[in-house]
Amino acid sequence: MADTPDPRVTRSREAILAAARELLREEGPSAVTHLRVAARAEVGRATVYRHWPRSEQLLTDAMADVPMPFFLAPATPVRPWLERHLRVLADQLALPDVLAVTTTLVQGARSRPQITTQRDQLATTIGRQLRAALTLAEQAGELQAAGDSRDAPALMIGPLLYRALLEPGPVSDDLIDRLLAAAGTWTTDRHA
Amino acid sequence: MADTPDPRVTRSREAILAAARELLREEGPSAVTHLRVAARAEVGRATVYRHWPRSEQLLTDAMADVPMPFFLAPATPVRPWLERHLRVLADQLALPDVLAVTTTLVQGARSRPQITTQRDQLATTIGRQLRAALTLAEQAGELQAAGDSRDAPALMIGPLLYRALLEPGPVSDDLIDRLLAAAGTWTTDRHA
DNA sequence: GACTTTTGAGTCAAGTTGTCTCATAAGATG
DNA sequence: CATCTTATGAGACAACTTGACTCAAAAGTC
Repeated sequence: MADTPDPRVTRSREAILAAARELLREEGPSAVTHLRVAARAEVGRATVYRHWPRSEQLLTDAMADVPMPFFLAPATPVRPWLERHLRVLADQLALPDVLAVTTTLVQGARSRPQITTQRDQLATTIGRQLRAALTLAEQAGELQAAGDSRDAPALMIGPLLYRALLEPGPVSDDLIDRLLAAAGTWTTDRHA
Repeated sequence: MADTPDPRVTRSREAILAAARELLREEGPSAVTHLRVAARAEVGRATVYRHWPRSEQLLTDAMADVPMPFFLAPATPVRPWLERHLRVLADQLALPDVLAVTTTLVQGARSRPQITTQRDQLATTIGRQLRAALTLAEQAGELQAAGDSRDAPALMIGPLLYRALLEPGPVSDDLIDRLLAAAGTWTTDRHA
């Protein structure tokens, strides 16, 4: 039944989602309307309505299509692992699509419950993985953590958010070093 | 001439700006339309058009009406001064109006040049004052700065932004202490 | 080749946007 | 207090958007 999905449907859906993502990236969430998406996707307006009766859901699905950065399970030694992943996070936050989704999450969370949930999930996921990494580092004797671990995500990822949202510019390796330092004192060599 | 402005004009303008701010706070920038602002302000629709022919300008003016946080000129000893001001910044970022303007700046900067300018000005102002404070602290022998001072705003304010935008919650005094620590090593007493 | 489903074009009512006009009322001026 | 000036609100208006429909034709399935 749903074994082989109708290629017409997948084609339409993908064209629509791609168009929605483009519009989100270029002009923000308010540009993602049935009319504009249909025009951009070169698809009948009714087709957009058929698949997404409410445009809010279309926006949500378009956002879900952008792979948001997150941490995988940590590995020892933790320091180089973390360094690498913070670099990836910094670079991904600079990508137009990721940036558009991030700002939409931040903005939309203020009025749309569904987006609030999405934002909280993102923050929770990133925070949990980061804390897991720090815990592992402590257990491995690599790190002597400073202060409350619940503040670690804010301290280490906040600066990257600042660079991405408020003060656009590259994130130097030196800055990433300082993010690591904010977690506590590392007993491993600086460049292990 | 323009000596005594017509009280009718000021009354209308203020009612309109207040309504625009409310809508921005409650439903985001896309809710700030002539129709909705007029209804909220209990003012004729034509009146809104008369004062703000383009709704973009209305949004900008409504945002400009919200006092955004920034640092005043620093004073010695710098450590307690900075501690106090970071606390104020953290608290202000939690205010609904300030939060709404912040997210709008961050979001709107992606597509509207005028808002990009506003965002850059905010970042520049905050960054300059913060760096001035750190320079003063160094000159006074209070601080041994760690790394590039251009990264200081991201390191110290980024975490507050993270708490305000992605992971809502209170900012503890302990977290503020760690923000200070991110600037470098303070030679003054912890609680001077 | 006959079938089912998706599609795009189009219609429609309701609502929004931006512009204009005009009587009225509020404020300035003497 | 009477008169002049200007901002206002109500409403008219065309152009456009939104969301919901219908239906013939095209695309895909069997």
